[in-house]
Formats: sequence, structure tokens, C-alpha cells
Amino acid sequence: MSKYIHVSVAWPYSNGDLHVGHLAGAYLPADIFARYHRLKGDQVLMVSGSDAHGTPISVEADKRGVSPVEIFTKYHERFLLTQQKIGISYNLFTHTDTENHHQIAQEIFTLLLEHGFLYLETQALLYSEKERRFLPDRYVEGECYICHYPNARGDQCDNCGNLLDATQLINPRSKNDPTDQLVVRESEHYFLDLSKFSSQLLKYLDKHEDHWRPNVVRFSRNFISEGLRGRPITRDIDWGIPVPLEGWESKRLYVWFDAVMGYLTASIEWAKHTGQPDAWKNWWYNADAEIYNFIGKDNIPFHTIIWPAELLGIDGIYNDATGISLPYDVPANEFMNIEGAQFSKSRNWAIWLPDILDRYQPDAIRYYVAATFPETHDSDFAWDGFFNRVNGELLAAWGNLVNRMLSFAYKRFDGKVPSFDSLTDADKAMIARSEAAFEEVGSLIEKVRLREALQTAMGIVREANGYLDGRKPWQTIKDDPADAARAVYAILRVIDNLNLVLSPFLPFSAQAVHEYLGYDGQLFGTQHIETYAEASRSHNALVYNGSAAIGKWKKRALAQGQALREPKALYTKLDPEIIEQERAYLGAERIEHEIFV
RNA sequence: GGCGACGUGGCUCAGCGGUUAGAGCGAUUCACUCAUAAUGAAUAGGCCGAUGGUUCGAAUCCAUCCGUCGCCA
Repeated sequence: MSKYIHVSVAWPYSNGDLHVGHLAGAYLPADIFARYHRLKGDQVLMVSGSDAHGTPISVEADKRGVSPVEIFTKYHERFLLTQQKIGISYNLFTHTDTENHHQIAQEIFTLLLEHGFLYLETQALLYSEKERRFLPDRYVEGECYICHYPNARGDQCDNCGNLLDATQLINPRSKNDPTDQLVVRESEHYFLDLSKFSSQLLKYLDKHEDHWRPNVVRFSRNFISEGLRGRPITRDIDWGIPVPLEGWESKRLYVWFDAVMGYLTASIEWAKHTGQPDAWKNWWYNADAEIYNFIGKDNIPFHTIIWPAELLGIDGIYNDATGISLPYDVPANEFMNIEGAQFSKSRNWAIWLPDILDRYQPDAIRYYVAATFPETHDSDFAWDGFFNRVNGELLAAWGNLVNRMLSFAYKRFDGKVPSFDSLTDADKAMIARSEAAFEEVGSLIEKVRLREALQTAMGIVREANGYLDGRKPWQTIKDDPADAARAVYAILRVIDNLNLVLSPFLPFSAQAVHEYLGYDGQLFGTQHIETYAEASRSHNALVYNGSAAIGKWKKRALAQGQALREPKALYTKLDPEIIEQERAYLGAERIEHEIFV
């Protein structure tokens, strides 16, 4: 029975490259989950995109003296290439500066307004007479009104750690121009009236608390119980989506308000591109569909409170009947630290994906990150850990099992899967063990316990190595070749099954093993970058074409006599020196290199 | 200050009320040579942060404290 599974991933701010934190927090778990469900035969729609708006992008643009468009376009293009290289298999990875996204975001705004979920309020904000505009907090510094530290930031004081209200700063000044005197001015803004959704949201949490991660439920409950306050959804800035009202030309939608809508707008965009404009409703207006939002823990309230509230407020949009889908699960991950310290862009304490993809195989990175997923608490990316897990587990246990048996079969059995008379009971039991992995690992993946799923699969890999050692086909081939044939067949069949079980985690090497075993075709679909034209502009997107994919989440009966292909080592062995080399990059100045696929 | 998380063998972690506390790595010994010196078997190694409490029984629940950290005020 095939299910409709929507996999959506937090939208990255397009103001810098992707790093392992992105991968560990959301993108890789989402990809593993999506690939599994595709193999299972479910209808998967996996979407995300670059967040084009927001102050982080304006700030970065100002820092470099270029326009926000330039910044976000540059990194958007790099996101596409990076994610293609590491195999994050979005059906559509787009961005928020498309006509499609703008139009739907504005319609959502209008609908919420019509439904009475927005209200107006006057805010006091800092205004620059020189620049003739309101300045976001991040552009402001001044004397802290708590500890009197002279260089406090607009949102927080670095000296005493307190969060600040920028309008209360003593002698506030602009970061762009310290001589610029700032004044407090009033400005009118729309607010989303979250309190109107409190009881519906509590019911929503009740309904899902059994299968959500406990910290997600607890955090969301606390958030509501502290009282839901209205949140401003417009700002006095010029980079963003225009407010669709007369007289509001100088204001834009607040980025947090429009970014989460991307899950819906990208689904609609995908449907248009694939020539089935209503297909998005299979996920969004289908009570049996399941929507999974893969995010980092910092994003929890946006996905369990604010986005569900927006959806409740627009229920029925573009549809005759109501019943729009709210997220079925929000499997938020914690943070992945780097060598014991928290990620920091400004200190370059980060591991950048484009950089490490130049040096390591995508599956090696995927393996280590998946084995270290911060699913239950913060975890740590440590280079000695990377070295140990890649050389000692991925390569030594799995890569070597594949390599030792495939080369033995290739050399000693005439390049074919051995034929045999019958299997021993122990052979059958080992094969059954590998077949049981589909159920065992599959149910863990469905519960989004991916680290445990990978560990379980690797446990069976070790069993297979042990079994092989006991069977000793390299000895029996001398005096009892029929028994060697049985053993080799049994192990090859185990490898075939385990390869499929590991394939959502290791899609690149899984394809190689699939081919070495003599199969044709692609286990998964292909990814490519597509250009889409709209009336006034065009954009590039990463898309997935699964039409030729033949992989199934199902035990396989490897055919006797099937012609093998000459196997090559799956994984590159790492030199211990990489540990110190990689550590030296941390905290040092970084140069961005062009990305080649 | 409030909320939350974490503290288990050298390292990374699992276990979260019930028989002698587990795994992987690392260490030691042995076996094997098909394999990128890759694998397998065995052994050693822990008073489960501290102190109280609940219980027939606690690493597991509660309280306090110490240490590490995150979020919010």
C-alpha cells in the first residue's frame, strides 16, 4: 500500500556555503528518509530551497558592498552544486525569490487578513535620518543600557549577554556610518494573531505527541503555555516580498513569515513543472498523507506553532474542500558541534561541504555524519572520529566484506555468481538474517531513528564477516569446491541484501555494488540542475528524476550464474595525516573555491 | 534568574525500575590469508558525577549539590 510522504527540509539562508551542521541537522536525515520511502514504493515529494530574504543576507551584502540578489544568487547556485554532489535528492530545490513564491505568499497574507488573523500595531523602531530608512537591529550598536558596555549590538550585548531592545540603547549608532544619529520613530505593522490558534494548536500537539520526539513536544507545549503573543509579519526594509496593500510600498513581509510557506509553494511549483498542476494536493489535501519537516532544534516553534497556525488560517486555499495538511512529524535534530566547540561562521569554526567534498567521497561524509546524527542530543564532528569510522567501519567492515567476497568470486568462479547444489542450514540462516534487516532497519527509519538504523545494519555486516570467516571458502575451494560455491553464493546474496538496506545512507557506493553484482539499471533516480522561466525572470533548481529508478526495499534472490563485473575497492582509505590537516583549517581564514561536479 | 539537556569502562556512546551494566573504537592474546594488513575469536577494563530519599529492588524515579552546555528572560 503506497503512501504519500512529503519530506521537507528547512530552507537555508543563502548568505554563505553549506556546512556539516546543515547536513547533520536536516538535509541528510531528510534524504535518507526520502530515499527509503522511494525504495518502499511510496509517493515521495521532497522539497526545499534557498531562503533569499532576511537580514542575514542584507548584512552579508552590505559587508561585501554588493546587492542582496547577488549574494543570494551566488550561494543558491553553490547550494545546488553542493547538494547534487552529496546526493540530497530533492524533487525540487528552488528558492523564495520566484514569482510563484511571491504570489502565493502574498495571497496567504491577504487570506489571513480577510479571515481576521492579522492585526495592526504601532512599533517604535530606530530610524536613520541619513539613510532615510528604519534600521534592523543587526545594523545598530550603542551603549548597553544594562551594563553600559559601549559597543553592544542592537539585539544583544556581547559583554553582559543580555538580549536588548534596540530602541533603548544609549547613543545608538549605525554600523554603516558611526556618525549617523539614529532616532526612535514609530511605524505601523501587521501582526499574526497567534493567540487565536492556541486551542487548535494544543489539540494538534495532543494528536501527535505519541510519535513526536519528546523534546519537540515539550518545547512546543511550553511555548504555548507561556502565552502566544502576536508576531510582526511586516518590516521596514526593501529586500523581501512586497506587502500586497496600497500604501505599504516601503515595507516587506518578514522573512520568518514567508520562508515556511516554501514547503507549500515549492510543492505547487513542482506540480506545475511536472505538468500536473493539482498533484500537490495529493500531499496537502489528503488526510492520509504524511508531511515530515526536517529541521534543526532552533527552528522548532516555527514548525510546530507558527507554520501550523498559518496553515490553519488559510485552510481551503486553492481548494474546494478544507482539511489542509499540517506537519505529521517534525523530527528536529539537535546541533552538531565541531571538534568540541559550537559552529561559528565569524570565527570560521565550521566544516564547509564544498571544501570537504573536494577531498572525500560523498558516502564517506554521509556515513560519518549519519553515524553521528544529533538525534537525541548535541553531537560532535571530530576529525579523528571521521578517520576512525571511515577507515575502521565503512571501509574495513563493509567495503572490505564486499571487496573480499566479490573479488574472490570474480577470480575463482569464472566471473560469475557461483552455482550450487543446495545450501546448508547455516547458509540459509545467514541469508534469512540479511532478509530480516529490511523489516528491522526499515521500521527504525520510519520512526526517524536513523543512527540506530545504520548501527543495526552495520551489526549485520559484522555478523556476515564473522560468518564468512567460519565458512572459509578460500580453504574449502581446494578440497570441497561444491561447499565453497555454496558459501560464496550465500555471502554474495547477503551482500546484495545488505547493500540495499544501506543504500539510503550510501547511495553512491550502493550503485557500484549493484553493478559489481552484475545487475543493470539505476537503484535511484538522477539529479540535475534545471532552469525554469517565469514571466519576468528565471531561476535554477535542483530536481530529481526517479522515472528510471529500479531499486526496491525488498529482499533479492541473486541468480546463480549471473555474470559479475570486475569489482574495485569501494572506499578510499584515509591517511591519518588528514586529522591534523583538517583541524588546521578550523578557525583559519577560508578561501571559497569554485565547485565542480 | 527561568527552562532544558548532559555527566556510564582509555575514547565515542547505548541502556532509563528488575536476572552477573552493553556495543563500537583503542589495548592484549590467538586464529585466518579471500580482502584496501582488511577479518574473526577470546581476554582485560566500570563502586553508572556526589549526597540523601522513594522502593522488596535504582545507572534507571524524586530532591539537593557539583561539573559541562544550550535556549529564553
